[in-house]
Amino acid sequence: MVHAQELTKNQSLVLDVLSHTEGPLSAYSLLDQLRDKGFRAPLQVYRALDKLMEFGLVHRLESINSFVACTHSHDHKHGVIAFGICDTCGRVDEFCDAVVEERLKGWSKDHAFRLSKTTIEMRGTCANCLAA
Amino acid sequence: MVHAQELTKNQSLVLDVLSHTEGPLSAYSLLDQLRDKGFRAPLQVYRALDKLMEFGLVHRLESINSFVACTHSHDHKHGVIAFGICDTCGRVDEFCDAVVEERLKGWSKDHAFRLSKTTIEMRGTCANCLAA
DNA sequence: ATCATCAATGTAATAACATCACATCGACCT
DNA sequence: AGGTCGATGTGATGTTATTACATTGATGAT
Ligand SMILES: [Zn+2]
Ligand SMILES: [Zn+2]
Ligand SMILES: [Zn+2]
Ligand SMILES: [Zn+2]
Repeated sequence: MVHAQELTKNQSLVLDVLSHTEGPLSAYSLLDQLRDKGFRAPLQVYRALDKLMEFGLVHRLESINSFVACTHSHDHKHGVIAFGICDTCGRVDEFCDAVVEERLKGWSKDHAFRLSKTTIEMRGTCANCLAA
Repeated sequence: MVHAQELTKNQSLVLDVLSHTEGPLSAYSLLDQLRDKGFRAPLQVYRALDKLMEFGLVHRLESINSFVACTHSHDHKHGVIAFGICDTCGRVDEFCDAVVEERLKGWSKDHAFRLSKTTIEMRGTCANCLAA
């Protein structure tokens, strides 16, 4: 497993902003928030994000072109992850479902499809926003 | 249900290109292919795509910013759709899985999350490309 | 017939997201 | 010292999507 000490300066800075933010951020939002730390170009953010995703510390939300810090403890490896994304407040809930994973892997097996990455994103309105 | 006759000129042109193409196309690829039909601007493509998606005739693949014609017969309404996308040849397989749908709806119910749209995309390598 | 309305369209400009190309730096090893 | 490799800095460029505003054409009401 990867520990915080092994992260480079830029990776730490990006993860720090993501971890202290409620909800997802775009790469350019991250860039803006890191300008006073010396960030000048999008590539600095994208490179850090690539590594953080490789380490499993950050996830990309494909349907909103944004990134979130992983909310799982990292003592274990990620399986297939699903996200519930509130379109009103931006809240993101991350969860795993073994049955879903099994069904999708089953389809892959049946179709001789070598699966490399699975994206599951549910857009909608969270309980808090519904109550308000 | 929507029939072909109800589509406008631009919608028909976009759907026609998508239907006669193996695999997904980006909005700008569509634009390029439709320039000789009078298309000049991205918005013409995006507007047509929005309507076609509303009608359920076209799907957006979030993880590759592209669009495919629906491969289902349209006598029935779409449930949750999953896609298998080959990163080598671009082939896209569309399918529904009632168990997956039930699990994701179950999570939504448990968390009082009002679900509006679900994205499931599996990236990998298809059987043909594995054989080659 | 004339006018209001509304969906679809045309067009230019701009915003938002992502990558390429190339130079530099620093740690590590020989 | 010299070589290698991963990380970084920087500018330019490429790709995807939306905003703003003008125009057209069909429909229905006055
Ligand atoms: Zn996670
Ligand atoms: Zn919310
Ligand atoms: Zn479909
Ligand atoms: Zn393939």
